[in-house]
Amino acid sequence: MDKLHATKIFESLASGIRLDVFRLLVRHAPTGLVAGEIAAVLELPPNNLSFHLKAMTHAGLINVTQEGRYQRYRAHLTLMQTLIDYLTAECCAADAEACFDTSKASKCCESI
Amino acid sequence: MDKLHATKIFESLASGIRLDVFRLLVRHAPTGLVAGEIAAVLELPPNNLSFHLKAMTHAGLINVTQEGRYQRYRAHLTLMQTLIDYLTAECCAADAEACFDTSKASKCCESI
DNA sequence: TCAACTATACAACAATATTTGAAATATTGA
DNA sequence: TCAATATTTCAAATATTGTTGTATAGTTGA
Repeated sequence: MDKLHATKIFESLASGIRLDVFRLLVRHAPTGLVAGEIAAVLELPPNNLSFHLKAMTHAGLINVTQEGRYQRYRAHLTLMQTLIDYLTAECCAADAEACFDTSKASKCCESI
Repeated sequence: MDKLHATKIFESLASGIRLDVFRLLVRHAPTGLVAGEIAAVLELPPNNLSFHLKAMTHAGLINVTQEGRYQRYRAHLTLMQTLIDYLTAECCAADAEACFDTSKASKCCESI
């Protein structure tokens, strides 16, 4: 995970439509849905959906496999944890003393 | 966490600059940094940084407190897990059978 | 009060993203 | 092969976002 990939993923999720698509595909994991089913559920014009699916696929957020005349999309479920790890890397590293609260015997960043 | 808030957070992280700011503040949790320190580390013009800090604050990704003439910014560390939970809500709910892989005795979405 | 410093607000321009409609490609089944 | 279906591609119009410069507001210390 590098900065460019991370921003691409976040950009993918920064649109209400793409967020809806991703969450729909999460609910339908691991089988996924074909493009037409997604368009029907979210009530989107097929060409607009195609635009967003392409962006999400390019970001690696979803996978696509050909299935006859259909395109089946699946959520890439493990990418999220990788992203979180990237975001919270070296958490509190520059200020470990303040992070370690002796009265609680816990680190402030452990909840992530 | 609702859709609007989630997209706002993702939008906040969809810029390389804001991603840098957030990760910098994560490293400097829980004390945080004042705006001038952030600008110095990331080598940004103060007015541009202010623009991005405002967006991040509005999204709830960071907090700000007045400190004399300085503004101290801190990363909102727990927001991430809330966001993940929102993203992965009802994971596999629509296809639980396929998700439960009997040969592995595990659910496909447990890695999140 | 004054000057220096920190930070934000606003306006204008450039760059980018999104939506829409029309057309193209590819697959299926009769 | 032909018609129907599924999906993508392209170009144009629209909307949004990012950057920069300038101006403004508040704080500090002499």
